[in-house]
Amino acid sequence: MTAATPKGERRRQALVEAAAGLLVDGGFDAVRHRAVAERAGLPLASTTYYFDSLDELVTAALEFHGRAELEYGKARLDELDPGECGGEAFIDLVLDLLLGPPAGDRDAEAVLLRYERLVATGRRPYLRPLMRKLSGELHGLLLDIFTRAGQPVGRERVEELIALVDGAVVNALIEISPDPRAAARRMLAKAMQPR
Amino acid sequence: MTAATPKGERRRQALVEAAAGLLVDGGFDAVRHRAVAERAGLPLASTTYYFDSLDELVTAALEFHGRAELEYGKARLDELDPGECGGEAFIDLVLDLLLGPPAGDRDAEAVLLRYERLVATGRRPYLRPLMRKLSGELHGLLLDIFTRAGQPVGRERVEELIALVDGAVVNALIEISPDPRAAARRMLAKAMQPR
DNA sequence: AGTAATTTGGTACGGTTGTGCCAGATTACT
DNA sequence: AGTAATCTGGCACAACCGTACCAAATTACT
Repeated sequence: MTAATPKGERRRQALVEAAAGLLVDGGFDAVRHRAVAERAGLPLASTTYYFDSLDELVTAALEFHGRAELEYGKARLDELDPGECGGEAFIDLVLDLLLGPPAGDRDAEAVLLRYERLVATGRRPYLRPLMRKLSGELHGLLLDIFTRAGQPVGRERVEELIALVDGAVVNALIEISPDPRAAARRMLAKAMQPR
Repeated sequence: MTAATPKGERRRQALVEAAAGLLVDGGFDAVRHRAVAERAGLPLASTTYYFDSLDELVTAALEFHGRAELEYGKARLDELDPGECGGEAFIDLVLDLLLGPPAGDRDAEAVLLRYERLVATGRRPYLRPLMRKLSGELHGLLLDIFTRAGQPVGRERVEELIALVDGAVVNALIEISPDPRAAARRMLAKAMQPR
């Protein structure tokens, strides 16, 4: 259901943000009615009042988070130095867009979460339209970045690089001390060096 | 706990196989005490008698399934025609090893499961040693296959191709009608064609 | 044959889950 | 001001879950 009063709208938004936070911290399984309510400082019933089902709440949370990430990506794009084209910094930028900003010693978990979301989409068909939309915008962003870096590439090449990064990440997850970002960086650097 | 009597050993094995079946059909979340017991035609308590915890049962199921898959891979390797080296059939073979044998109209779900397993390992550190072992054997198998096909490659190249396939799969999962195997085949064919 | 170890299976407990219910408080509208 | 719509929040329910318990049955061993 959608809120009809200003205060109601604020409450609804608080729930969405709380749900998004839980999504980032603990994955889809962490987004529960009670957990969301507690995190937002609201009663349990408010979650079922503003959202007809848990799926609806999860969708709203994913959209909120996805939008925020795209905003971050666009900001990074705007401050891109056109001189930079193939150096370490450029690779790190692409990684930031695909894996999110580095999260220090929690980085492996943060990256893991992104791929849990991706894979979980397979079991939650209702998320696919949203995921496709977000993913499409991300692809476009990457195209822009390569172009602005004076290294224009085609759509196919972008998809190939994304696949390389994603594959490197999921394969790194089974290491004893996983460092998916480092694994992805190695792959990406190797694929982008001129031959 | 480990069984000490022949009949007990048979029962324990039945539980493992039931759990593996559930794992394949519905992912980790489907492996529950009650579901396993019902599928094996055994009482609930038998699951807690032979396995100290659910994690132990999941581990046994994963190992059982992983071994079966490696057996399948080795069999495919043995019947490989040394003449075949870069054709469609060869690509399909590599895909079969990485994604399992094609499962018809249930293929997308079967493939999805493989990646749920991979990602779920991130949240279940106790599975990492086993996953590493299975993954290592699979890498070795692929090395053998490329060698036998008269197209020897290095370990790094194998890792790159695997990453490409894995990345193509996870990105295909968000399509409206996902066909991850086809997406992976496209990527693989492009990467393996001589330049 | 008889004792000990193992296995069986029904049952119960405490916890968490999504969701429905509803009397009362708050807000919007005429 | 007064009626209607909206919102609030405490509570309960039924369905799961992992796991513990334990008397009875079965099997292994001397």
